[in-house]
Amino acid sequence: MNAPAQLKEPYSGPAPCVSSCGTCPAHDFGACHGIPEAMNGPAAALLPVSEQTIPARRVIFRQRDMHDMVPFICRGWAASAITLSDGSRQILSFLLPGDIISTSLLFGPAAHCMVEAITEVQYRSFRRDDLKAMLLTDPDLLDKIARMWMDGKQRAYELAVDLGRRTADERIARLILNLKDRLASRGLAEGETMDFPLRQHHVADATGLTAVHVSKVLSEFRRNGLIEISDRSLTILKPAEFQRVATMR
Amino acid sequence: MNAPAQLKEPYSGPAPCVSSCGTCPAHDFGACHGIPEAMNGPAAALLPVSEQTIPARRVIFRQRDMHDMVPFICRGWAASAITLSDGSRQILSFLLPGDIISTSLLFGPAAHCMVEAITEVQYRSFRRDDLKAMLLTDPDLLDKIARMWMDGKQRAYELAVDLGRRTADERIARLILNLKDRLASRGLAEGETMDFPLRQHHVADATGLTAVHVSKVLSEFRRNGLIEISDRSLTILKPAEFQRVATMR
DNA sequence: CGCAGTTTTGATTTCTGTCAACGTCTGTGG
DNA sequence: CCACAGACGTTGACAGAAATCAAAACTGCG
Repeated sequence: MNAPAQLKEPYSGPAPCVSSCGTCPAHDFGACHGIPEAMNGPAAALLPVSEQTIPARRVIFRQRDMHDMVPFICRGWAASAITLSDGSRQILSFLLPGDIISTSLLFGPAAHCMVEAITEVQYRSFRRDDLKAMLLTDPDLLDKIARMWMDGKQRAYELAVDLGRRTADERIARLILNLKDRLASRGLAEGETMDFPLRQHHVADATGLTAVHVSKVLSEFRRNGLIEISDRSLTILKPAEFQRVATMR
Repeated sequence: MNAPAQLKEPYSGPAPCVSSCGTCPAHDFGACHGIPEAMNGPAAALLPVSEQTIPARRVIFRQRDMHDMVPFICRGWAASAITLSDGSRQILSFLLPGDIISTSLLFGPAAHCMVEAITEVQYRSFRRDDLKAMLLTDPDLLDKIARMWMDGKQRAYELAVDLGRRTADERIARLILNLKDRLASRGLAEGETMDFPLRQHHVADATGLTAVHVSKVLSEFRRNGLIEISDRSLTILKPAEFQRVATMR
């Protein structure tokens, strides 16, 4: 049967890359064939690639930076955000393994927003020109990219709806459920439990609230037995009821 | 000197199409050569096209509709919005002459959001397959579309920042200034004056506020002599000061 | 004229932010 | 091993922004 060997060694820290390579667009496109450690024999990357590792809390790039490279996250969590002149920030999306750091880099050098590592982040970058050339040879690829773009835009719109029309409770519950779905689709969630490396100020910046208020809402959720957070891991204890909180309107 | 003849006849209603065809992407792409009335001799549309006129306040399409056509607005204003189950709405963008109604229709049949005419709207639709075929023959077109997409996504992000991190005053002022910029870039604004067919509930739905509060903020703006609204037309009386309101943070 | 959709205004309530104090946790360095 | 600093989380009192409710005036239109 040759079942995959179970990892006995306890893995601490961010989710392993291998499990997400399968759903990473760079892999899917044929641009990347997995992390170097896994590259034995024919599984070599098709495109020149640079790989970097960034410690937690470090800025990966700034709002005004220009880039020739398109980076894909292999491991860890990051956040893309816009900072206003008074220092307040709006997180536009959390970047998980397999995500492109700023899809706008596929077409132009401007990232348009700041990206910050939440956990330690490992990412691989491809030259935009290489990807573009690839894109022109394979018309199928265009559809894949288009679908990715549409997903991203759809999520941006849903964010706007959440921020414009939902209460603090709903926003936070929806953020958690969104993350769970995205992790699950990458095989990075186990049932109702998921990695949750976010600090409350990340949740606040993503939901347009303050960290203090996030603390109060999360406490309320816990008091009602909806969720449990411990050791950078979150479990949804009452999925149906929690879903109701997120979908009140 | 041959100065442009001043329009003596008072134009009532939405802005004329001709002035916006020049900046319409359908025209730019070579898919469309202007409104039928203007089609004399060689200036024929390159692609089969259907043209429709919708009265004000009518829904153009619903959230779940599927379409084979990609519609471009020729005349009038529309709004794309998402409606929640309790009836509250978030307007995602106002669609002006030259805009694509739902860019997601370029790549798939799902519009993802509802579109409603604000004024009477005239629009022309092209078959998605035709546009896609065109796109594959002209690599230059791809860049144009990509740029359009990025603009749209950028605006979606800015909306999220506004909704998440700005006060009512800022949001409303920014909405007005955004509209003015977009109209000006299409030649549809005269100095500090612009068409303003929006009802206060449109402004409310776009800014995540209530119509009552919008009324109070607009009254405040007027009381301070920042703007003037009359007869569906808006003038910014103190541009610098108004800009400051919009950019407080 | 009458009616439905708007806009205005004021009184009141609800939600979320601000401020401040305090407790916990983690890593650092002596 | 302990002391310490800095980031993080919790809690309560209070303030401010915007929502809600309600009533009335206004607008455009058939």
